[in-house]
Order: sequence, then C-alpha cells, then structure tokens
Amino acid sequence: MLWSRAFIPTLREDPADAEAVNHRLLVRGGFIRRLMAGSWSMLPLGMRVAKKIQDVIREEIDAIGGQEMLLPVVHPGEIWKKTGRWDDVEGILVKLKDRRDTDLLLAMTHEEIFTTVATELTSYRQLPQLWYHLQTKFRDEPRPKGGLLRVREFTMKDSYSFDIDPAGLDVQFQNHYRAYHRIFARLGMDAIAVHASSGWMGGKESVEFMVEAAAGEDEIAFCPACRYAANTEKATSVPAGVVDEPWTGPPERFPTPGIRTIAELTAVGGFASADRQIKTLVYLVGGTVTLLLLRGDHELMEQKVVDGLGTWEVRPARDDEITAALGAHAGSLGAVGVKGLRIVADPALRGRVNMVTGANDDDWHLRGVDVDRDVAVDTWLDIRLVRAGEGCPTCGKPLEVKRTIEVGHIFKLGTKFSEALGASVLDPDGEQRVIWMGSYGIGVGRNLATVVESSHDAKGIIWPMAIAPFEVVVTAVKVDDAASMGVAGEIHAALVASGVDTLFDDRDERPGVKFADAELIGIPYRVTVGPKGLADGVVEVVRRRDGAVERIAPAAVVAHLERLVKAERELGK
RNA sequence: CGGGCUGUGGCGCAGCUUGGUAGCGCACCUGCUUUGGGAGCAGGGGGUCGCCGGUUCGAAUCCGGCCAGCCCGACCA
Repeated sequence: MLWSRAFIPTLREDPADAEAVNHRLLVRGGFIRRLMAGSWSMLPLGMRVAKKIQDVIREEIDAIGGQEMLLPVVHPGEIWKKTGRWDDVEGILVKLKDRRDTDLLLAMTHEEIFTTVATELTSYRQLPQLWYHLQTKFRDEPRPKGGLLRVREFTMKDSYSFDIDPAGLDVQFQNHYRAYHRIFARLGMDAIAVHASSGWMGGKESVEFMVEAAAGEDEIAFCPACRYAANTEKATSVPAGVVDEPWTGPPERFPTPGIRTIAELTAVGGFASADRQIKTLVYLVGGTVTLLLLRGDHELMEQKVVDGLGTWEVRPARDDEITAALGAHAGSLGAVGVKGLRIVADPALRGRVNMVTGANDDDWHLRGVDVDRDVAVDTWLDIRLVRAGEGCPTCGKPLEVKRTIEVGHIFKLGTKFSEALGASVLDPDGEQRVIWMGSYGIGVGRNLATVVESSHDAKGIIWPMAIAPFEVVVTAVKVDDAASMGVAGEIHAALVASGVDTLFDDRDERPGVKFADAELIGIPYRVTVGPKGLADGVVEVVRRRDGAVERIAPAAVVAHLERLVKAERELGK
C-alpha cells in the first residue's frame, strides 16, 4: 500500500472533545470519525485493526467448535415480547415500526433470534451446538463516552451454546472461559476474569473479563495473594473488625443540633467514630419504602440491593417520602423502634452494640444502640461496597480495587430463553427436554479501544503485531532521490511478497512529518531509507515499542523483518 | 434525567463584555527555495458564525426557544 494513495487523515492536534486516550489517538491517527454521539465510522486504518481482531476471535471460537452465522439486526417485537424483554429493558432498546405498523426493534443482543433458530433442534443427538456471529448491536445508551469504549452502535461477537443439560453447559462455558483468555492474550492484554452481576441478561452465573485501565468504568476487587477477583457489584470482603465498648442500658437520646452527616457526628462527644455509627438510607425498592442499614464508614452498592432483593426498581427516596416514612429529615434517621417498614441490614452490623444512629427526630441522635436488640431487621444482606485494603473473602489478605474495562462477558443463561421460545429436544428416553443455553460476548470496538488504552506512549499508539493496521512501514526520507526511492520500493515489494503487511510512505513530506505519523498510527517496525544511510550501505529498522534502532544492509532487511514480524504475530498464542 | 461547559472554513481557536467590512494558526491549492524529527517566502481557494424566532436602521455579538456535542453524576454486559 502506498501512503500517498491511502486515506489516513491524521491530525496534528488532539480533537477538542477527546478525553480518553483511545478517543484522542484513534481520531488523531485517522482510524475513526464520529457520526453522532456513540456512533463511529471505521476508516481504513480502523477497519484493518477491527478485521484482525475479528480474525483472532474467529480462530479461537472456531477452535472450540463454533459455527459462524449471521442473524438479522432488525427483529420482530413479537419474539421479544415472548421472553419479556420487550418491556423489561425499556430505555436502551430502540423500538420502531414498519409500514404495516408491526413492532420492530434494533438488536441489542441476539438471544431471542439464535433461540428461534434453535427451535429446529429436535434430538439430543444434535447437541451440543455452538453458534456465533459478528454483528451490529444498537443500544441507546444514556451517555456514550470514552471514544470507542461506550457507544450506541457497535460490532460484537456473540456466541450461543445449546446443551441437553447443565453439565453440557458447564463444558461450553469453560471452553469459552479458556478461549477468551487466549483471545485477550493474543490482543496483547492481560484480562482478569471476575464474577459479575448478570444484569438484564437474567442469567444464573456470569463471568466478566476485565482489563485494568484508567479510562475504565468498572471497579473490581482483586486479591494478589489468591487471585480472588470480583466486580465490586458483587465482591465481598472481610472489613476490619471493631471492638465495641459495652453498654448495658437502653438507647439514650442526645442532642445534635445542626448535625446532618456521619463526619459531623464523629466530632460530637468523641464516642461516635464512623465505624460505630449506623448509616440509615431510605430507598424505594420495588415500590416499598425500605431502610438500608450500613456501618457509618461503609458505602452502599446499589446493584447488590437489586440482585439481593430481586427487583430493578431501586431508587433513593425523595425528601418528602423520607419525612412521610420516618418523621425526620435525612441526617437524623435511624431504624431503632421502627415498625411497618422493611429493614435490610448489612452483616457488618451484626452483633454490634453501643452504636450511634439518628433518633428520627431532627437534631437528635441515639447512643447505646444494640443492633440485635433494638432494630427489627427483616433481611440481612451484603449491600456494602468493598474497599481496597479490606480482607479477601477467601484468603484474608488485603484486597486491591482496580479500575477496569469490561472486554468480554460470558453468561450461563439456563433455560430462560429456550423455555419462552420453545426450544427443546427429545432425550434418549423420548422425553421432551428444554435446551440449556449460554451466551458469550466480545465487543470488537471496545477491545480495539482497550488495546490503545493499555498500549501507547506520548507519540501515539503501539499496536501489538497481531492486530497492527500494518506490520511494517517503509519510509522514504527523500522522495526525489531516485536511488533511495528505488531501494525503498524494492524493500516494500519484497516484504509484501513475503506476506508482511507493509505500508510504503512515498509521500512528498518532510521526514519529521513522516516519522511522527508512523509513530502516531503505531506501526510496529519502520524501515527508514535515505541517502545518508545508503551512503553507508544501510537502512534503519526502528522498533516502535522502544525506539530501538538497527542499521542493516538493504539486501538483508527483508529476511530480518520477516523473521521478527512472524515471531511477534505468534505472541500470546 | 440532574449539574457544569461548548457550538465561528477540514482541525484547533480569537472575535461576543461595549451591535457596524468575519479573523488567526494548522491543513489545502500554485510557484520558488528547502529536505534524516511536524520548513521558509510569495500568491490563492474555502465559512448559512448550530437552528428558529425576537429586539434593532443594522446581530457572530443582545433576548427567548430549540437542537447538537463534551465533562461530572444518575443509568448501563
């Protein structure tokens, strides 16, 4: 490929609206352009990388028995009504109508349609099956951001497994678990598998694959000692214990004029450190006013409430709802003596005595509260956000909390979709058996972006060989020097002939421009050909990763690069 | 959905307070000189100033509404 003929619109300056590294570098390097919020055009360079990522994914999914298909991106609403998701995922699901006024939707995922295809399965002899496609999804995210990290329209590889029983599902799930690790390794990323909340997928068990990155939106708890890892939506930990000073009598009221926060209360009297307070949050859970109790220094993880109480309708109560329920304002709330409201308490409060909490009377608090004695807890439920430094739930060593990007997610779906859509087979005994399903997703663009987030420097992107848009760029320093253009052209042709993906920078630009562009777009090796080097009988091979330079005879350079490129392509395999 | 900010050639920005000929840098085109880390000189092309309405003799500028985008939060495989 001649650079002079290629459409690679690099920008000298960062786009003004770009914050995330991948956003800055992919736009500046001419890989992508924005059409609207959360919607990006893939330019030639971006498409080259995306294709290579897709090829890696195909190879690994094919290797575990996947069969590629392509399912439609516009679905009839009818099928989604059968599984309940037409109504359940209100918001990000885009609905439309055709000319006959039929309800349609834009696919945000493909469980319904793969399951519809699977209704043709009739016998256990046909199982297991593993089907996948690489297809567009559209999710009307409330807030697209971070370049390619959170978008509305994107390409995803999603695979779906079909088995006669849970044991078969386990096998396919494990196969994906291993295939996903291989995929991320080949993309040059170190992915951590974590237990996750399944969200609206409604599965029984799910594992997310997370890559550490500052631009990430998820946090995971991670134990360096035993490798325990979980999304903080689900992670548990052993908080440092607190030794309570004994208190025998009943709770005692004390005045706290103007005190509204945990921090302010710690200063009153010196007996109410945050870990000796009970934090009382008022929520509406499934329409019911619910008190959520936490240790004063702990934070609520709402997703745990959603998962633990089994409803998506979870929101903080409004001020008027709070005063109607408890007769006081936020800042003076407590659960002592409260009747008729659901009370959910975090286990870190269990057995605690001599605690401080609000008296449900503005400007008054209670001390000497014995949780088990004084609070009518309906449900003990872990609703606490894990923090760095707390004990690992499996080995007790201190946990780390890392900011990460979710690059893949695998779900054990069970029989939810097959039951709703009637996908079943006859077993050896002639009995009708509902098919056990799993679904497994990897976002192509998000992975592309995550590689950039984790592999770049001040000059630009550093692509791993496996997915670099080009593997080598041959840079002619002086295009009106016939000798060096001749040598550069020969090297380019020979590299292409030997199967190396090579770009020939034949543009009539100053060397500085050419070097800067090559570094920005992140090509792993640059061969610099110019009169100065040729006078010494050499060309230069510069490695993008660390800038290492080798001076080498033109006649030897092609074989040398071919060896380097082919070795690096295999990294991670 | 709440808070903050921004919309002016392809990109980055000034001009708006105090209404009166739309400007700068980069990029682009032509010529000459230059050429191993984002060149110099000269000439040139390109803008409904986000949209609609209002005020005014006159609006990029003032007022109102709307739209779009970014950041924080809520939300969210």
